[in-house]
Amino acid sequence: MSETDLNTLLQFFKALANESRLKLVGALAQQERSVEELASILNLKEPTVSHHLSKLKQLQLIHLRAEGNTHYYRLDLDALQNMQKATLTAAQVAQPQIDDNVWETKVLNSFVEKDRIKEIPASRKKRQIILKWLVQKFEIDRLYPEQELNQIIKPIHIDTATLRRELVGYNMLHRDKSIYQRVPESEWRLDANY
Amino acid sequence: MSETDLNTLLQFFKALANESRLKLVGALAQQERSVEELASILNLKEPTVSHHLSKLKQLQLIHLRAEGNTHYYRLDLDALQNMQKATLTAAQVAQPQIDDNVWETKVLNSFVEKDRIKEIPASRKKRQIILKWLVQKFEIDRLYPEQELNQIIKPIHIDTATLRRELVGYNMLHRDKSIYQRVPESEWRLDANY
DNA sequence: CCTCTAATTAGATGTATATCTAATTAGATG
DNA sequence: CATCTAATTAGATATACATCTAATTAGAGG
Repeated sequence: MSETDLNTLLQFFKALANESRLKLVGALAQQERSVEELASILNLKEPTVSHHLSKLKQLQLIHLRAEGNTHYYRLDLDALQNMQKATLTAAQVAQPQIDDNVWETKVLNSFVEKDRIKEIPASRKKRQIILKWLVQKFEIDRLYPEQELNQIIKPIHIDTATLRRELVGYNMLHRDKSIYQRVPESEWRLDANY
Repeated sequence: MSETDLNTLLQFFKALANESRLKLVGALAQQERSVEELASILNLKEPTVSHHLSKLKQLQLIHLRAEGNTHYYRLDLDALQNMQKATLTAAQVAQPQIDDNVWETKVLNSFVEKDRIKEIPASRKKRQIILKWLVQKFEIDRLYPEQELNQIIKPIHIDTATLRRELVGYNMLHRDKSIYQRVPESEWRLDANY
């Protein structure tokens, strides 16, 4: 979801997130009406109605037809429906450009220092981030006997057994007998519950 | 649109009419996330995120899964889509129970006094309301020669010619030669531009 | 049972905005 | 052109609410 989309969407929701404006839309869905008429229907003063109408007009949800100095407003049903469709797809398909690195960096900074794991996080999500960092120490197309694996991990954290087990559990490392190999990220099983 | 519908709808729009909550929905559309994680993504403090999440949760747009004392939230996409569909039909089909009489009564009170028209309104909409009131003075299934018509109108307003012409113009009265007859409301042409 | 961590709740503060009255603009009419 | 009417704009006020810090709750682990 691009910045402008998010903003358009936000403006749309803000426009309708008000009881008076919602009622105005309802009233105008039936037929065009004058400001005076709307004011008496909603039991508001005309300047208040005018204020709300101008907000709806900015988003082109309603349109104005002047007859003398009477201003008749009408709903633009198409615009409303388009907005609603946009809403759906925007929330469903696209997302704000979330920088997952923000979070991952934060976690790494708090659990890793000078290439050493200070402590293995208790929470699964944080542990995965640490493991993801750790597995990068291995080359993809190479086979590692368990002893070599341990030698690489030990200077990073003392508990090689736990880290080894976790890496295999999430399928970040594949084990065949006592030989290990790094698995491409697309094949990891991050929801594993081993 | 019933009172409760309007309120549900209003709550829905209010829930999404906020930049932070809109971003939260976007972030949760991808995957479940913890409060801590969301706070770092949106660059907000955790209590703030918690506050927003609770609003979204009230409307069942998101759900909570606790794992230890970490709370993972996820989006309920179905609920979101249902809400959006509801939105559409509510605005399109139904309307707040608008009492058009509020407006008509107001107009009648200002232009009619003691069964007399004080002044013929300049605005088309108001004139129609007065004419609608006036035409009720005639019976539907009866024929009125022009002279009798004039006799009925004259005590109500001096300008019988204008009123007669307007009534015919909007097809509230039908004229055949000099004989007039009241037309049922369903056949009026209120948008006439004669 | 004490401590640590993640989350929530309470309370305070500042900003956004809904509404009103008063003043102004702009057609229409005599 | 003076006046009337409908609408808008300006300015004031009060309420709603987004966010923060501090305090509290609740689970996990030593």
